[in-house]
Amino acid sequence: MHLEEKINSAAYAAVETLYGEQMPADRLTVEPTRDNFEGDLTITAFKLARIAQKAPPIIAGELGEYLKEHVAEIAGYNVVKGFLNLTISDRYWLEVFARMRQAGNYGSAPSSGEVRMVEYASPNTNKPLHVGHARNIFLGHSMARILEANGHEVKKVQIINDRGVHICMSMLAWERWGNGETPASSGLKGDKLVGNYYVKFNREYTRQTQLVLEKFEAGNYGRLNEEQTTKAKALQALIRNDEKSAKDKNSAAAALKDLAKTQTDIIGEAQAMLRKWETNDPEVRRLWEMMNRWVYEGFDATYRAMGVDFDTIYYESETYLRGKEEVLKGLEKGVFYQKEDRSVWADLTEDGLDHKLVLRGDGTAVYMTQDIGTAILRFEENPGLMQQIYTVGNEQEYHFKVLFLILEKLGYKMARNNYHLSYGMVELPTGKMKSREGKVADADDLMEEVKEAAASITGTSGVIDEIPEADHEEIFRKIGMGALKYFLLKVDPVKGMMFDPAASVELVGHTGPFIQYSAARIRSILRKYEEKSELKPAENYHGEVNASARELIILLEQFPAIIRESGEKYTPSTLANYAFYVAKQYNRFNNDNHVLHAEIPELGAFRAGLCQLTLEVLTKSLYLLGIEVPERM
RNA sequence: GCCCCCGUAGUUCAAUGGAUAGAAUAGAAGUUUCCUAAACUUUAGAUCCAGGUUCGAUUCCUGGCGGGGGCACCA
Repeated sequence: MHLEEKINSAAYAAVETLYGEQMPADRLTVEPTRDNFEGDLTITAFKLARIAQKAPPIIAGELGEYLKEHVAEIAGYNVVKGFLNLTISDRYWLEVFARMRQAGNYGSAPSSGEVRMVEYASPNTNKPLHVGHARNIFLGHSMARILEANGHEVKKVQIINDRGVHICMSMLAWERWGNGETPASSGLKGDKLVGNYYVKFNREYTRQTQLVLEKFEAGNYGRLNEEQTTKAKALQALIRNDEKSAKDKNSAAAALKDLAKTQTDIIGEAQAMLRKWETNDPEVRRLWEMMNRWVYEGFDATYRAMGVDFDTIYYESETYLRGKEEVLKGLEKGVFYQKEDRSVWADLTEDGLDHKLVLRGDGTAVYMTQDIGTAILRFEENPGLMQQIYTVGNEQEYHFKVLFLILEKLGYKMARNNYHLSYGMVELPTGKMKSREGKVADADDLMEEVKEAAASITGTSGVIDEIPEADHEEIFRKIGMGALKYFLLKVDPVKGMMFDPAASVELVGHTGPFIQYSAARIRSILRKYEEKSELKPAENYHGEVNASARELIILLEQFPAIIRESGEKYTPSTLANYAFYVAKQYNRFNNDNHVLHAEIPELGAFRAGLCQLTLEVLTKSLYLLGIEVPERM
């Protein structure tokens, strides 16, 4: 039994004995004492004031006296206002320490027998990966590992958005301006090459849109039908009306621009290409397969560099038809309804949501259609799957709320457990990223930059000279990735974040490399300890535990709870911050507790044991964040 | 217009309703005859505003203000 529980039940008994009253089960809490107060554990007595009919400080004193007598581990106590601070005996902390060391796989929970799925990455195939994807990928990958540590069996998946008009944009541009360029001929990574054509397409698209807008301005509405023309004129009037707010004007301008876009030749050609794709036109399909293959090869290289992988990859081109089937089945069952124009809708007004289109009037799939198909396929393919976790940006919150509800209505009760691991946008100091304009922090470039930063800093330290040249590259990579991953994972996912490239390659302060460095130093100490010492780590020590060692032990004891919390809240950031506190506390301990020059051998052994345990916790924490620890750095 | 999320030191981030709101960085001042100074120590600096609930509110509720996002037969 944990000491907290033991103290808790003793406190209940105390209240009954002292005040003759039973109290509700959740009335008392035993928590770690704040740093700046003396003591290890704290009970708040304010809540007992009514029951005891006394002032909180008096209650705290009486409670403290009782607990000190009845709980052997309590060595003393002090009272500040209504707070009862308990000091726990060194012997107890040494027992805790021994227990942690003996636990196999310390921190992890036993198997839950549950299967969960985490989806992440899920890029479009027409643009290279940027820092926003990096946040997504690191989050999902880390979450998968954290759930595993919580005892679940985890399947890592991604869905690749490989069909639709946006793919045709790159294809069309390549056909028109590519001159047969290939990754081999140009030396470009496949995803970069395809991305270039997406940018080229959009450049032309923007140009043509501008021309259409100019025609609108001149009163020439071209192919617009009567309804559209009326709408366009109304928007133009609104934009010219000086009584309207700037915000209204901007949105009117955006609406007019959208209208103009539909009138460009180039988008018409892209849509024609999509129709050919849907009817399996061999030439279009060949081009599509070739360009997609280039992209996949490029993505795979990026994933390898990131150190992430997947158990299963789904392609929308293979699941969207399944989605259509499911929608039609749902229509038969009465889950959906059909409008006159044959479009199919879900009525979610009973659940406080809106009406939602699930199939177009012409029978083609929308985003929702595909997601329904994919989700159902996954439940079928994975018997026992009890949860699907989608790592997707927070702009999709409404979409997933609707998706989960629809799945439930279709009879997939497990969808109730589904979770949208939503995260805020990554912003650059220079402003928003726009992939259509090619203004992004490219993921491959970033990884290269952090590696170079790691190399230049590490190169100046003396340690690197003792390491064989051949291993340098690998060490720089680990450090660079540690910096980048930690930078993106330490922030609570729900928050939008500022990505400052200069800060992300920083190796000091609240960073991944700081933690890695602490671990590397422990390794170095332990190597030397094992050479020199006759005692095994932690052997035969029963003496005092000084303040910095005690605080370290208390922190390490929280590890299993932190893993649990991180999993329950779906936030690697909790774990990331914890790892930093551990490293920080270790460094304090390290500063005034010598291992190799200890006062007596047993004390050295104790400290070496504490080093070992700290290393274990740090290494595992970083592992759960997807970060590796170099042997030396 | 309706809906969702976020507002904490100069900046980037923390804080199950608890005590004197933590870090990092930038600023000031220190610590290497001793295990990796990518470290450690000291110092200065913040809860958007107004109400409410509570013994106690950064946290919960209401209303403002500021920032982001969503309300498509786009994905």
